[in-house]
Amino acid sequence: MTKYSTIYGRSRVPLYLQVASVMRERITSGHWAEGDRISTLEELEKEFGVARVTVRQAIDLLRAEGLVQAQQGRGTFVSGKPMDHRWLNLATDFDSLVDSIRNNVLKRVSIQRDAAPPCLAPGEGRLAAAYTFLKSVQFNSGRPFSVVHLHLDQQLFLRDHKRFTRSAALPKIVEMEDMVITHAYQIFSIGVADPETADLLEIGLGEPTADCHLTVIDDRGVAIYVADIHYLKDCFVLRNDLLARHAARRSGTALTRKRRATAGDLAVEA
Amino acid sequence: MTKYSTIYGRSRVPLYLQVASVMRERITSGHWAEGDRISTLEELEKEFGVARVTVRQAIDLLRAEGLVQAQQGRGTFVSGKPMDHRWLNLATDFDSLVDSIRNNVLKRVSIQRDAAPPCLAPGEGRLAAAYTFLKSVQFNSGRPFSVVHLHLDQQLFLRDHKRFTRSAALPKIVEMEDMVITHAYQIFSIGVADPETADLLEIGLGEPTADCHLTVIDDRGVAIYVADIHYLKDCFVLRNDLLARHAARRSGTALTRKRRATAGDLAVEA
DNA sequence: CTCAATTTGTTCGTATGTATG
DNA sequence: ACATACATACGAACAAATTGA
Repeated sequence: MTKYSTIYGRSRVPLYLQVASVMRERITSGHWAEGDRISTLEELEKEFGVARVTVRQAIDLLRAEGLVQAQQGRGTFVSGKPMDHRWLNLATDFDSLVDSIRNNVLKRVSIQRDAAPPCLAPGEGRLAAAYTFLKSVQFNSGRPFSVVHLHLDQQLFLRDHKRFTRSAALPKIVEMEDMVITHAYQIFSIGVADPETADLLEIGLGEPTADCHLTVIDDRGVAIYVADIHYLKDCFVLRNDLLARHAARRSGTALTRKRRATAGDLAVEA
Repeated sequence: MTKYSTIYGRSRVPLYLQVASVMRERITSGHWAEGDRISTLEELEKEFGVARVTVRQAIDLLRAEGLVQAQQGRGTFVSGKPMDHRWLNLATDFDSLVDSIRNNVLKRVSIQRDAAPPCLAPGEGRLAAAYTFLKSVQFNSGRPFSVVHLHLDQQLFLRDHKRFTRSAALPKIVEMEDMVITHAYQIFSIGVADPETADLLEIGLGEPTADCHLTVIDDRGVAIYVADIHYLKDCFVLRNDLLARHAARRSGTALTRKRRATAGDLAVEA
């Protein structure tokens, strides 16, 4: 009897890819350090419960990626870490969010006025009269790392459509003297790339992405900015100071806070 | 010429699985609502650039999952959403974190005293004299959803090893009258399941997981609790109020705050 | 009721990829 | 490296059910 049934039960992804993923992770995480000799083929066969050739296929992949080098008679050695792509520190407060995207390099993919309204979760304010839908790709050192689907209050968009067409929307909104932002929420989850997103991010269809649903609400309770952002799965980390409120009390770091409302009076609880 | 070269460039995952992923997402997200007739085979072939049989394989998968029903001559219809597994609201502050795991159902997998110390990122305090390493699986309605690798200050562990063996550690720590927690950090990223984690979570090798690195530091600056948690990729969301500091100022929701330090004086900046 | 159009279901042949021993 | 078995993917043709004219 073959081992198909026992192994293919959970994931239909080719075995040698699964094995390669795990080995790659071990190198990335430092479990196998650079210069180390990794387990022998025999050990790996046993650990993963696969045939020798399958392990070799996995190793061939890693070799092509420059992560390991195999030498006949000696063993297989780690020849380099994959460079850590997690350069992006996802923001967890409004100020650093605006700051981080201020100088983003982006390419507008499409702009559509009078678009279908965005989906709002309960407690995310009410819809504006009309929305402009902007789609863009963000780049870092020439590589795409996120796709943004943005529903922008059309009234806002029309006030400076050139600027909104050219660069990131949020900093521009903050700059507007008369804008008062009362709430800003972020919902984070793991999703999969649809054909267009996969194409823009240059990844495979259905590969996981980090999806961020971002809503900004003004003093009328209107969702003026609703963005769905798809990040490459390994370009970021999200840091969270679980005692931030205490820290805030301590330091009170002022940034771009001047023009934002101090009021939270319109708060609505679900 | 076949389309192998053009399509297999980016992801070596079988095509029909990629297609199925995207279609599943469209149903989950409501892009295709329950009862709707989805695109015809012909349309799907064109959109994805694959052969008819490949689309059919994807549809067969979704049919086995109960998401669609196909009728000869009529079309293929959405017969149900996959129930939303995202029941878990990952905490972004200490109080709700402790609260959320207080009644966790867990199974200890292994406990090891005098274990190798954990890896600390800079700014995460200094190491304790010794650590106990606890491995556990968390369950929700009979299904595993996360694996926890916990390094616990051994001094702490020995004060009530039975309790720490039996249930979640963090609530117990908070309950200790003399413990003073000055910092708690969370670092969030997307990783892949190693063989053991895959086995415990009942997923495929190398499938993506949401990885959370959690560090709790006491008033001596010692990292007394260092956990690496692997969550199923689709069991959670992470909500973030980007203007939380304002909100905190407004409402000042007190919870289990009494016993924690008000001091943040030992703060170290990177 | 029949006809044609639409749409899913089935089959064949061929080529390549995956996995075992 | 080889022989074997099974999985994936293509293209194309044909069968069967549904719908509406």
